[in-house]
Amino acid sequence: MPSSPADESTGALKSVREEQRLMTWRRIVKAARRVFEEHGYGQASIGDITKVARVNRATFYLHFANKAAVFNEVYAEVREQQSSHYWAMLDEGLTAGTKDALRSVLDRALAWWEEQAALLPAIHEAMASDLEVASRWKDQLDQLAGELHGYLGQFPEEERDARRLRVQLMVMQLDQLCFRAIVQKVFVIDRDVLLDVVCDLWVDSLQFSRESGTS
Amino acid sequence: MPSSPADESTGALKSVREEQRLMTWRRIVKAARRVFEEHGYGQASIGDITKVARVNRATFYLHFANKAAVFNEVYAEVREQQSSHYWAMLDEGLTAGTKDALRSVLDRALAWWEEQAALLPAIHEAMASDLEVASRWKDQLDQLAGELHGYLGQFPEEERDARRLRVQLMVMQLDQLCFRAIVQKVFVIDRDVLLDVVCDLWVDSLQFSRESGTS
Amino acid sequence: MPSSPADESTGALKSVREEQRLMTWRRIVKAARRVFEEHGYGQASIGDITKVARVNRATFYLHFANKAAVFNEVYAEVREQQSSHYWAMLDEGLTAGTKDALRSVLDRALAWWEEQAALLPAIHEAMASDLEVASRWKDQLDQLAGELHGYLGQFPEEERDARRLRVQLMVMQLDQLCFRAIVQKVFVIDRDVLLDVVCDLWVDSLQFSRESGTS
Amino acid sequence: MPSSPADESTGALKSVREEQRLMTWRRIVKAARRVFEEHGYGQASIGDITKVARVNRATFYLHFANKAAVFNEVYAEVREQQSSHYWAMLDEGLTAGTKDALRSVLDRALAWWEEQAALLPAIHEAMASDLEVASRWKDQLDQLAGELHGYLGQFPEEERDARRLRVQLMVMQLDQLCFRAIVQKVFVIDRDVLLDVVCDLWVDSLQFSRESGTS
DNA sequence: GATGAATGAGGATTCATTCAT
DNA sequence: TATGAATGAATCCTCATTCAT
Repeated sequence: MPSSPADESTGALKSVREEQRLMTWRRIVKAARRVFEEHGYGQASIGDITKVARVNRATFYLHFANKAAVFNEVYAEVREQQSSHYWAMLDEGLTAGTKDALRSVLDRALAWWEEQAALLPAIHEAMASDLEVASRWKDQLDQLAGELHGYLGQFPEEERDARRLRVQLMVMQLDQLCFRAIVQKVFVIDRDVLLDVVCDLWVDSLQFSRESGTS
Repeated sequence: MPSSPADESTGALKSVREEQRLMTWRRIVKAARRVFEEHGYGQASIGDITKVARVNRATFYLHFANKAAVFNEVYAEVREQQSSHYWAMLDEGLTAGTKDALRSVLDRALAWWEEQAALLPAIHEAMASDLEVASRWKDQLDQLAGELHGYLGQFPEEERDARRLRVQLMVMQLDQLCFRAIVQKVFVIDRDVLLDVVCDLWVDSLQFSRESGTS
Repeated sequence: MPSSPADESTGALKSVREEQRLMTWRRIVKAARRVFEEHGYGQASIGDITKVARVNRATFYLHFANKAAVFNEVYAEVREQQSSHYWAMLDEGLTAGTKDALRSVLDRALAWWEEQAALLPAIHEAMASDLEVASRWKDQLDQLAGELHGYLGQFPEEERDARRLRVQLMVMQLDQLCFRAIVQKVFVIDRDVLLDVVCDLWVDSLQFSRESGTS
Repeated sequence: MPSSPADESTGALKSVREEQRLMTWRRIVKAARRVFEEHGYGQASIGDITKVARVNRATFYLHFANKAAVFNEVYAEVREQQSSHYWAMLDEGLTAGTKDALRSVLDRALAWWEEQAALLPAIHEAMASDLEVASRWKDQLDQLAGELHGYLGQFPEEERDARRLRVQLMVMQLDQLCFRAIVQKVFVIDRDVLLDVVCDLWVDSLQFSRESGTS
């Protein structure tokens, strides 16, 4: 039965066996990522993955139940990284209330899309066809919103829910824009222009630092 | 070679032949739609489509080159309908400048997502994995923006590009929100609340009827 | 029912209909030849032929029963031409009894393989897989042998059968050699060398002009 | 990737696995041979082969890339056998220089065509349509010629090339004759007559044991 | 006589998955 | 634990052939 390697359980070192297991597990996940980047989600086959991982087909099933399972792992790593590296300072940026602070946060965020460009088609594809994946994406959005203590604190209790929702909507919008503009390039727009426009829009939409505003 | 049935050619009546052809063509497109609704894009097979259409597999290839080709047709119909039925009054709504007018337009728009709910996963899936489809989606967004004469006329020449872009971004955002909330239901939110929030957000973002502003 | 256009029957002119029929018949045969040249025999499809002939698929069946039937027509034309243009002087050449005369006949024969190179793979393929075609090839060989009056007359009655057979074997050999050397080019040999070797071999094998011999 | 089972590798006994693999490999080749015998090359389908081999269709692809690949194997076995069993004594026969010796060699050769009759149409078909196969046939012809040390040694250095070529031409001729006469039977001729005629022809053509000659 | 449309049958591949080893 | 071998089920696509027009 496939099991995530996160059964550190006792803490002691089961050493050899356990370690070997973890190694092949990682090989597979790493290979899977490469395959998803190259073929997207639907077109990626388990055969592709095991071929890249230089692992036997049957070995795959020892670690994962199916394609969706590996994808979860790959996607989890991406989300983890996105949260910790790129959105970490969102609250600060929003709280600061200056356009510059915001722009710097958004600039950082853009970098993420640029880096992950290769994998994003697979993610969006999976998010469209697999509710499980879409759910997990929503979870991340909720988690993100849950960390906006500084920003939300500025607003009266009763407004906070709406504010939180707005931020989520803006992030969602940014995600789409980046996907179409940076990854797929069907939305043709210069990076700086994109940043400007989005920045201005966030300022108007989130009305942060009410007094300073846009004007 | 598969050809769209729009070869009215002479205008006269090749009647019988032409009509029969058109009939099976429609059967296939209709069946394809049902299959895409049920299985999504990637999981839909041509066999499924011909089975539902009660047509021979080879007949399919007489009318369409492949799955992508039928999907284009299905998607074209959807866009056509979306443009003409739902977004037709967007310019008026934005130009009117009142929150009520906007809300009524958005309400109408929401109806579209509700009606097309079944097909949307397939569309989003295709949009994620097929650049061709993504391009056509962008075209529609451009066309939409190209009809905002009333609204854009309110702004000085030099601001219009940015304004147009903003509208597009808001539509894109709405599209995502509806997909996650209405279609996939991973974004749990009451229809009225959704409408309220989006409406307010558009008011702030599009700053229409500059004097009335946010109130 | 498909019928060869050779029903000249009454001799009078059935004019229009008959002529149209002949025209499409020729279109098809011509197209078929091109297709056989390009794809060989087995890989050629009726669809290919009608596409090249710019004729409807069903029309094909009005003229020919199947692929084999058109091929026969094409092959018949080729044999006709081969007999009349290239082997016509074989008897003279053999009768003359000089190496030069022989060489000139063989040189002419070689030209045939060079000209028909494109079609030959299809012919050899058909000859290997279709007994009917192989039979017709043998018929031609017999006809060829049947015209060697001058050459065979040199030999006493009782030797003639064996002599005739020998000529057929040498022609068969030449056919193979040319196919492998000129058409397929797997038998690498210079044209002149080929001619020399074959010529010498015929001289020894056919022992023509018994007195002059090999020298 | 399909690989010939000739990976003896370590030499030790991977026994079980290796043996099983070899077994199914043989089943397939054997079945393929039967199918090629029955349907020829072009008409043989992989489905036919796997049905006869009582093996899953996918299993076939585990061992061979496509129809051409199995055919190569079948053909290789045939050539192997032809070389070792039937042509092995050609040099001796030619060197001996007596008609009897030659006849005995040719008699043996004939046996090969008689035994392989069933498979030969497929081989000739493949040789006509597949340059790869034709090449391999030529290789065999070259190998054959390369072993005529005794016979060629009789001739002065400068004549040897031409002599070698002559032998190849005669073998080629024999191959054709046997195919048409023994396999296809479109060339109707009694076995003994055939042998006599060919034998005499070889004597004249190869002029072995120069002094004794034909007379 | 010629055609457009439709069909049934079959062929090549590929995949996810499961054993015995 | 990892693997080689095998499988059943699909999928796409093409072809020869036949009608109604």
